[in-house]
Amino acid sequence: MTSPPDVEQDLGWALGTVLRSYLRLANEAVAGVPGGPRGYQVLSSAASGERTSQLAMAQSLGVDRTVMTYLLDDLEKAGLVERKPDPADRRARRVLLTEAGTARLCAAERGLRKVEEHLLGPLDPDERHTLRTLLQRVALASGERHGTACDVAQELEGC
Amino acid sequence: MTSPPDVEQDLGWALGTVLRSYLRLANEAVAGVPGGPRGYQVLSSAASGERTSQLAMAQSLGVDRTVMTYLLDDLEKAGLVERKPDPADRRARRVLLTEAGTARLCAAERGLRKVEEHLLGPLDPDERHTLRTLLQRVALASGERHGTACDVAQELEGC
DNA sequence: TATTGTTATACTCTATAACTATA
DNA sequence: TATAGTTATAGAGTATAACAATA
Repeated sequence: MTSPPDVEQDLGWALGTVLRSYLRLANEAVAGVPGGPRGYQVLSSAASGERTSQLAMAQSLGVDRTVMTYLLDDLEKAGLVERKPDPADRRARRVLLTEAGTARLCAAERGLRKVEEHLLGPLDPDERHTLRTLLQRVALASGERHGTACDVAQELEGC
Repeated sequence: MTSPPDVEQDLGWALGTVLRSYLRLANEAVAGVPGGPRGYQVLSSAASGERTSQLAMAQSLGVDRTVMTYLLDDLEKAGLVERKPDPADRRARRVLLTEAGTARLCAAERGLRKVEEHLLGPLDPDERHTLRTLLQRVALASGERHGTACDVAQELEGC
């Protein structure tokens, strides 16, 4: 006799539940960063110094390019980022962190580290590291396979 | 020299990225279930036969009780669920799956299993099981700590 | 008085399309 | 012709409040 497939066995349920809890805490932790957790991600992405065009950042963060405009408007108004023309392509703009932006990013990172550790509280240190690593691997791989959804759709038609 | 804290090191980024990929595929896999992946979760939750009041289901699924009304309206219109008065508490309603609802749930589950395996493709079988288990443990624990957000907020003020 | 469920309203978030300036 | 970015509009999704029925 097989146990009834509970919702809690569902990967989508687990992902959604954990992300909801994370966002509830993260919103407090990054208070002061316009755009909340996503504004933080923009800062973090810009801090790398590579792929800092608005479009590249939008794609890596999974948001529409129009949303990126709004996010950057607010971050720029708050003095956390600057938009400078790219000398190599004058259509594009390079997003640079200001000094205040760097400081705010560091503060947000400290807060988020605590949130993450609190969220992963039920796991021991080894398990936390394992979860982080596995999740990151899946995330990185799924980002590289944006175009293969059709293949899966075909595969699914047989269900 | 420490490596710059990339966005991809962020747990929130990984969770969001994986969930986005999951939803993109899951929407196709559960086509035909009103409400998409969340309609499926309602069916799955109702199938357990326990905690099938609308409020209890809404809470376990992390949606507002008003949203549950809309979801059930559509599922009932499609003939997948029935709302029966709870004899023990005539304010509440028990959500029951119809025969068609059970069949649709099974079909959706088969599709979602394939989606999950495709998503976890970059991991070997042991790692897939580990990720599922760890994520589920975190999800179950975070659901039990809904009330402790304030404690964390206080803890975070020192950041 | 508190709780379950419904409805109506408003708000936020996101997606679409049209526009500019460059390439 | 195609691309980066902006703007305006509309749409989906969500939250808020008020209500009826019951505890």
